[in-house]
Amino acid sequence: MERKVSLKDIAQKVGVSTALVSYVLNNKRENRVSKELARRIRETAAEMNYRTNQVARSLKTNKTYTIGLIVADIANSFSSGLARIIEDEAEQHQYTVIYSSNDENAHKCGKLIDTLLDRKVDGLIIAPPAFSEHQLIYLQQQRVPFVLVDRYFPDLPTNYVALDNYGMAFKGIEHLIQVGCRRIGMITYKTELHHLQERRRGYTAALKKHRLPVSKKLVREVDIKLETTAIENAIDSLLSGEEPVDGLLFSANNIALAGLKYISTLPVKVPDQLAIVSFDETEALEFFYAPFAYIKQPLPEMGRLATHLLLESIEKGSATTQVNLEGELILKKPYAPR
Amino acid sequence: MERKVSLKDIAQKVGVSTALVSYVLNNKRENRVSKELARRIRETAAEMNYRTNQVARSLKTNKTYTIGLIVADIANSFSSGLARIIEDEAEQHQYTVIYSSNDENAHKCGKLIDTLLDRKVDGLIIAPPAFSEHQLIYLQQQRVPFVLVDRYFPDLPTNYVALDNYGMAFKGIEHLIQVGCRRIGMITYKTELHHLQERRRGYTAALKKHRLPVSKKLVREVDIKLETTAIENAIDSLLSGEEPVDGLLFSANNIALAGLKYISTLPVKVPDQLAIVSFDETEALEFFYAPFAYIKQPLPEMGRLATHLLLESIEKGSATTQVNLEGELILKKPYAPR
DNA sequence: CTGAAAGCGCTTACAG
DNA sequence: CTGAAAGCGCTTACAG
Repeated sequence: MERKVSLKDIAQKVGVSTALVSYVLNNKRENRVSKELARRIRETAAEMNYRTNQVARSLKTNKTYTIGLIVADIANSFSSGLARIIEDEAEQHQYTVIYSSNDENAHKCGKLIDTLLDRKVDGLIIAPPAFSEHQLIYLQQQRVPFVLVDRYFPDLPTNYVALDNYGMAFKGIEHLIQVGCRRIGMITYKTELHHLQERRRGYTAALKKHRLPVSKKLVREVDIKLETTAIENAIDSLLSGEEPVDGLLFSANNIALAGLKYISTLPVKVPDQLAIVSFDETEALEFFYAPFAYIKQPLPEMGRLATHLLLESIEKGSATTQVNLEGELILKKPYAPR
Repeated sequence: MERKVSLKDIAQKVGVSTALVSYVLNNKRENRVSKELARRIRETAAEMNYRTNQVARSLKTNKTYTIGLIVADIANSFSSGLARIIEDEAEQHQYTVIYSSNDENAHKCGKLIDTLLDRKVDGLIIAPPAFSEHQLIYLQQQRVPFVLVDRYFPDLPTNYVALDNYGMAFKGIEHLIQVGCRRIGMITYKTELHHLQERRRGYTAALKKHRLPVSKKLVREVDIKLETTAIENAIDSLLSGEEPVDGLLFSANNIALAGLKYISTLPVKVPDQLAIVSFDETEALEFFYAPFAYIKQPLPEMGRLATHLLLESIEKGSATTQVNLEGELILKKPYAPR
């Protein structure tokens, strides 16, 4: 690349010290210099196409105006939707964002955190994978500002912005009950992740409230590395036997995608024989043949709030804030051929 | 944040110069120092949890190991899919990536470029919007390494990795002809973007080759800001009149999504009365009720190649490379209810 | 061969 | 009030 012009170049041309140029261009100590001189400095800087070297500034000020974003997988629409909101919000405050994907792997997440800290990001927004508590504790010890999104650990007093997972699962199940389901199953990830536990807790609580059968057999857990066949098997077994389920809750968008794909090949009729509610929205479900319901997460609010909390924490070192947002239960009508 | 330990701290503890510590930790000039001393330095660094400050290193070395990625919209699955590949590829080479979305706006793209250059990224991967030629020319003048993806400007001798848009459109149309279409329309964006012009050129050439009607009326252009109603109107008018189309090419995933959504509400039968081929794949089409075809872009290859070319350009300042990759015509069977 | 100094491009506390 | 120096944390060319 071409050598860029520096403060020194401008200073020499105008015949002042680099310090003065810095003051003028940063609009600091304006009273130190005559309007005329300030004008000449600004003019020269513009003529020479001066742009401040943020790396040098960062080294001195110990501030990079960069935030690190760690999601599960940027290629997933949930993550990339969030990333877009955060980008826009950060940009408004002159922050730039570095992203990376942890693949639901705590070890990888730790390495990403190290890399981002080496690059001196001012703070982090993280959707933490299971078993990453110690990385977060480390961040707290180092007093690195960060806020969690989507997931959090109930025992860790960290900033977070997540869904009201318990409440939304409860609402989803009550919807199924209301449309007539009496035996409701759930397919979820086999994981310690608290937000998914909460969804399960909401599922169970709603069933209990309405005195419907609660049983371990009704809840099927699949590996978070998502094996399609595991989901298909889970559906098969829930739908077979003497008492097949007539309602089903999918606890995440990837499960819903694979599940609905499979269900659409089965003879079972949605929603008459099987009513469905799923967490997260995804374009993929746009064309599913039958009506079903999903719990829409308030992504814009989640992203914006997370960014705000982070910037506040960076700039003021504010207290811990924990937010569980309400989602929306959407009743999706099919785009059916006529 | 906590004050981090610096080379100086290690140097003091061990009783050597910071220079020596730097040499040892970077495995340079290994012969300058006894194995024993090197071991002690490394040990002390580990004990003190030393991590090198990349900002300081960057200022000195004029290298950030960061690449800037500018896409149309990171929330779009095409962009985020590409972003994921690039992330992985970059990570393997110790590079980190800053992303931003240009919203198909050349002015915004220019501002993003400035921001990224101020932060001294080592190079850029850009999916350029229409009318952004001058920003690219500026990059060339500044000798900033960059490679374009997805789009490019035929008159600008830049690195790029894109699809063989002409060839794939040609192939798509020949497919429609082969399944019996005789009057084939196209819905595309109203834009100067060369890659879309190429798709149109391929469409026309295939029709001509097979002596099928070519007419301006058969091609409908909608604004790239995507108004759903514009697409619906285009479809209405192509399907109405004395000679409705029996085949249709959608030139981008967003058009296909809106188009198929609308078509699924119409009485027209896909594929018997109307056969469809679309550019790009998107999960959204997973559940469309009827068979149709789409042109799958080789995202992994595109992302990997773009990253390789960029790193090569950064490290060796290599010659200009331009690649048009072949895609794949996929015949999609519906997941139909039985 | 090796140690100590210079310098990357900024910002700002401090001396005069 | 204002100018010139120190220093952020590194790397590496250079003097001895």
